[in-house]
Amino acid sequence: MSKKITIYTIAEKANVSISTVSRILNDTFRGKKEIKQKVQKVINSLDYKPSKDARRVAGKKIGSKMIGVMAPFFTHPFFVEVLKGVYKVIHNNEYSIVLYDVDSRERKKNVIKRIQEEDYVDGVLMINMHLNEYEYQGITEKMPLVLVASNQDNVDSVSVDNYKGIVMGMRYLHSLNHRNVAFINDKKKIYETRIREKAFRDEAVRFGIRFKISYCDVDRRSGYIAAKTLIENNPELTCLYYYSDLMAYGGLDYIKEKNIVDRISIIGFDGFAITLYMKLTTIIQPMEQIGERGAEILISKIANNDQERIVEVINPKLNKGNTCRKVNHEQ
Amino acid sequence: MSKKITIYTIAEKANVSISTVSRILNDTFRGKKEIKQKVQKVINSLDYKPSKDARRVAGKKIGSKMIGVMAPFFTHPFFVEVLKGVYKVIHNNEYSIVLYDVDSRERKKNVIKRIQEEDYVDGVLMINMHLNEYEYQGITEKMPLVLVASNQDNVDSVSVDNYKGIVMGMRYLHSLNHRNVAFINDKKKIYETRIREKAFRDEAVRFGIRFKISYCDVDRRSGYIAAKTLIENNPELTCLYYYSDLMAYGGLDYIKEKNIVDRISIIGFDGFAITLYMKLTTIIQPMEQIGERGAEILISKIANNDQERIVEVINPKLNKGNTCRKVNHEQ
DNA sequence: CTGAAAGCGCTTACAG
DNA sequence: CTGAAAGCGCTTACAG
Repeated sequence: MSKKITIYTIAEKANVSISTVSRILNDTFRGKKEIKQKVQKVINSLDYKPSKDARRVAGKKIGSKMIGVMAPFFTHPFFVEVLKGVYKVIHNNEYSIVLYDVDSRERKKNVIKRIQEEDYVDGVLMINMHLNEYEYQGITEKMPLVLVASNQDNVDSVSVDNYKGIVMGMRYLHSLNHRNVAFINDKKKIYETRIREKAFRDEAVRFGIRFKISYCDVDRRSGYIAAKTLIENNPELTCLYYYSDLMAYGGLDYIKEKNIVDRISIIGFDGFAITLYMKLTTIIQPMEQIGERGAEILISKIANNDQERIVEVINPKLNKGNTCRKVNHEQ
Repeated sequence: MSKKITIYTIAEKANVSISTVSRILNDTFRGKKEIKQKVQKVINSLDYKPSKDARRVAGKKIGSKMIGVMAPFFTHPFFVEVLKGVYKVIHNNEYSIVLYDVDSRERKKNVIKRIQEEDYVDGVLMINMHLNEYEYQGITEKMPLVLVASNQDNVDSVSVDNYKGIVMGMRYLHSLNHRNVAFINDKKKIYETRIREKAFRDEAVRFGIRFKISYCDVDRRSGYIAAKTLIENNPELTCLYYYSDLMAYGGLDYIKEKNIVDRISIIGFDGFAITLYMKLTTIIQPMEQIGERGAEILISKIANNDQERIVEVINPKLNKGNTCRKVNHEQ
């Protein structure tokens, strides 16, 4: 109903020119305090908010105070944890999150294109994803980008040391005298899959541990089946090392069901809240923490875009839990 | 480096006026096909995208293709499930999601203010939240709004029939001869708390079931403690009915630990994937489905904003699982 | 059908 | 210090 209120409305009511109003809005006004106060009063009384669209058209760079977060399968608990950390810092900085679920290469392409073209976000956080040179260029020529839970040459990132995580677990298993260990890896061979498997192999060889490696999906049922298959076919095994806690839950189900909890140790990787509650031995990735750091770095890059590259690698931690037991090698 | 390409660039290269280019862009051009094609070619070859800001300033209503999703504690599994459903339909419609975590009244106020003022989203989905008349007005005068997992007079909504859910569980318990049941409710008394408790009381009275009601936080440990306290102090109990599966997990932990799974039945409410996997008896709320329907309704309202009010109530389902047993009332 | 022109709500270099 | 004016990149009523 009532007429739209613009900079002209304010100027008129305050008896100044729109230039003056604009300067006050942009904090570039150098005149008398009284004028400023008078204008401010009108602005406040009318609850006037300058149009962002018009400001942008006029050439002002103004951010949207939104950051884009890209992740594959955001419903995965890992992502939820990371997002929790992101939120903590985002909120305090008055940013909002635009979520992009990227569950296929095609979607990834679309999302990146969209981010570039629509230009709604001030920066991008990519969780557990990688990008090629072309994609990297496309985004970073418009806004800062930080990789979370992955890393890549010349890109800002904060990640967890996956290799070290597996090593910590292997050392622990070695200290418990395990000599026959299976590693159940993620079937889809992403970056983490390779790193963790390499660490596992390296340490197994180093300690003279005999090992099996198998692959399955990252869920409870698959973990159960993997346990069943491995244990039925390899009676010498004393421990199952899972790529993820999500699989390890299934392993626990199996050994409880078969009543072999004393014979088979289980160790996971991730450290979800529920994992710790269940006392599963596992390698804790500080998921919330990497989310926080990623968001902090991104926001500082947005504020101040001539920074040098930042690469942060965060150490995992061993959660001893109670699912790994000492092995007795009697004759 | 290269000069910014605008509608003038296109007009010049194609040898037409900017009016013509604009008409072609807006699909309101009525001239010869050849001209249109020629202009299109230039547009494509230069990969020209008209500035949304300028279009808006010029008075065009163009959406951002983003919807806002407000929820308290988005990391809660319930929300994650709902969001999964929202995503399914959002993606197909090329929308993105702006996530607003609303963990306090103050944040809620800020978020609503922000949504109104910044005007970045085309519509809002509020998950498991309520709003007052003032808040409702503030949002709906600018964009459509749909409530998910809650409902309220005169607001579009899609929700689950909480009352009926509890009733289904009580009928099942009655059919198993339970006569002493405790209801462990959510400590913070939100809308669902009241509805579910009322249903529980009504049915208990109707079936002549003696009952206890206690309150705790919605997490595993609290559920465990509640079970312990109730069972230690009320040896006549044969069943614990939990407000949420998240608490019920703790109840299961307790009865397994005490080896009383044959004596104590447990039933939950929610029906998360893991719950079904664990074979917990529970009331399934179709969370993904309400997310989907909410998003569908919102999108159709955005496309066509003169629709009448839509209120959808979705039926819960009983998942029998294996944690409720028949009670024998021998002398 | 199509172009010149006015207008959208701002910003800021340019004069005074 | 401050206002008139030009300009940002579009849209669209108005003439022709």
